[in-house]
Amino acid sequence: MPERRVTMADVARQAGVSPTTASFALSGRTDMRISDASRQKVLQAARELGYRPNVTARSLRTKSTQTIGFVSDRITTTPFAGEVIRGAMEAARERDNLLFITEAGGDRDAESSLVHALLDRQVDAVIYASMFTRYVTPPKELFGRRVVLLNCLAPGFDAPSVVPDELEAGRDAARALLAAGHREGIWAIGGHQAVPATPEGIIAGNERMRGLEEVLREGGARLDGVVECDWNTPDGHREVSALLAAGHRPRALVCLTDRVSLGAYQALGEAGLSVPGDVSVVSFDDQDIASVLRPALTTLKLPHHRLGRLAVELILRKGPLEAVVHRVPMPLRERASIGAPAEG
Amino acid sequence: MPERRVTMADVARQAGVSPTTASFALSGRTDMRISDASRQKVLQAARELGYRPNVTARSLRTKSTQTIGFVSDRITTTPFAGEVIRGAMEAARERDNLLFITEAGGDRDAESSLVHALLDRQVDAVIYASMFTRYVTPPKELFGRRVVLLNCLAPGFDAPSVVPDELEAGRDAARALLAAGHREGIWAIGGHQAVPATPEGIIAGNERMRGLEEVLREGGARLDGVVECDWNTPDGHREVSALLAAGHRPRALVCLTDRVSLGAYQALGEAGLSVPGDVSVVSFDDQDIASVLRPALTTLKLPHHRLGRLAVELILRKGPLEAVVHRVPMPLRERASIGAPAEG
DNA sequence: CTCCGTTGTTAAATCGGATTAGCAAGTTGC
DNA sequence: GCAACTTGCTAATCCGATTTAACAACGGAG
Repeated sequence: MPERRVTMADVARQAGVSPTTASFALSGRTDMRISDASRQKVLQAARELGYRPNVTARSLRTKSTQTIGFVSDRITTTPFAGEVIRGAMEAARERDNLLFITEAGGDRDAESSLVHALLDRQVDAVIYASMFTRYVTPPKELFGRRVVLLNCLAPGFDAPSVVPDELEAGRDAARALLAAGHREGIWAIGGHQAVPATPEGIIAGNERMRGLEEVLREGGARLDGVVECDWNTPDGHREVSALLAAGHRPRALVCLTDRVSLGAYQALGEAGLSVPGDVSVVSFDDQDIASVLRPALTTLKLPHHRLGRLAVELILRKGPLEAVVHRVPMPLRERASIGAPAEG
Repeated sequence: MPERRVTMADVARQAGVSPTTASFALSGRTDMRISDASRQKVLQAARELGYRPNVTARSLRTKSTQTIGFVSDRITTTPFAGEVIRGAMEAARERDNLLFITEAGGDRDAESSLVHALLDRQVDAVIYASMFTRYVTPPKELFGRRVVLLNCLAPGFDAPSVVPDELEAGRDAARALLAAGHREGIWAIGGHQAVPATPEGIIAGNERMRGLEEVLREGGARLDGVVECDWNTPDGHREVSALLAAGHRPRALVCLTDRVSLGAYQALGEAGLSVPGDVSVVSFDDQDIASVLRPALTTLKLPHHRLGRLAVELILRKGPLEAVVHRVPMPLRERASIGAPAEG
């Protein structure tokens, strides 16, 4: 079993000084005068004994636990969301902080209870995260606390938000198609909003579509149609099949997520159409599957890692937090699913 | 900004009793006699003031922080591993515990440093987790501590392990094929070990293959061949293409992971072979993709959620931990990729 | 009417650090 | 030579709980 932990009192005793002196020597503060000799004795003793400060005890006095709470709806469940946590964790670690990770599963009571559990442990700050970019109302326990909203927006709640720049991503999708020469026969699959839409409304779809339409229009191209459907593979398959069955002959598909793209690939394959020879596909998210599909999918990456990182960096920055929306770029992953428009 | 937290002293004052009385009344201990009247006064005051104990302060005295550390190599990165964390989190939450989640990225120094950071915060126990089932040597800082090994084994390290029952999963794969009538033309894709193999060796492949071969043999069937390759989609695609190109005509493929299965699907599709009409496929892992492929993939699910749950349940169980290996069943997800063997 | 055991309560110590206030000894200024 | 500063250190408190030791008040036994 673990031997008793070395305390600062042990270090002081070994160094032959008072605990006070040891404390000042170890914290390296200059406003209290410690002779070089004493300082060396203390540091030496600490090294010999393998002393490590008890963060819990320290925090009782200093009010800082070097600990951040992370509350999300279901973020750990989604395949890419691990990246958010990893980014947050890395940034926290670089500044000697640790993360309490929790997930409320969308349940308001569970959420409150988790926030309490976090506050009971004196976390310095809380990251309130959502799996989809959307509007949220954080639990009242978080009002007046140091909070950063991750992948969500809460108008009226005084905290910064960190979200992907979906609008610019929509524009970039359009630019990628325009650059390949596409001007007509362009269809969007997935539409303005994930279905089923949550009461709060989902932002990604609207912004992606807005950016897309704006740049297509400016580039002299047009969207032949928008198919509203669930953002998943079966719906992608079904809707694209239906589109083809109805006699449409798209030259390019803008799929609102990679899952939709997979369904589109399946439908196109069944119809004997090749990507990108017959139909170009541009997508959003950059899930694992995107790089593995044949042909590999050109897609706009959700910057989950940077999202997590930035949230922690903001929260650990000194000074008060400003209620600003930080938009993180969604980089274009150019792969093999966009080609020149098919003839005819 | 947050108003000062209500302390036990506040409650005692409001109730008109000493802090000692308040403490005993709130903790509900019976070994110290508190009159019913006082107890009620204290509970009432606590309710009125919305008192919540400061877990950090309490732990200074009691040595228990109701906090568990979770250290993994890269677990948050893998698509399914979020489930491990979710399972662990749920179980922790049910017992009023919280989890510090950390990831060392396979770096020994980072690992030690993280364990220190956890111990500095007085975690009650540590879960040491791996992304793949494998042999590990936990950092020396964990020796003598309360530890559960998650998805890994460490002979000589005195701690329980929680791992998927890969051997039985291999047997179940064989049983599924036998039940559909398969006796010959069975090939394993992926082989005994993931490539590149780590120095520690990876267990899953060996056990899956052992269970598979054992039951096939007992069932009067045989394995026509084993293709050793990387457990990913490009390798699955390449190896199955090569197999067909070499003139082999498999009736059933046992793919060692779902990623390999996806590659196999692609290769079979390109060769004009249908699943399961021409070739049955049985797989392992049950990643998201398994249910979404066409036809949906029959696969043995890695029980990540239960793995995480069990690890926490063990660690929070009273009494000393026994160095036992707990094997968690891998349930068969029967979908549409197994059929009767093709004629001819 | 003591002595003793209950019962209910509280003062004080403790946990491991950080911080404030204060105390000796040595320096400087005039 | 004495006040005023500086320097270097330590005693004492504090943070918010738990826990030990002790102390009144009361009732029953002898």
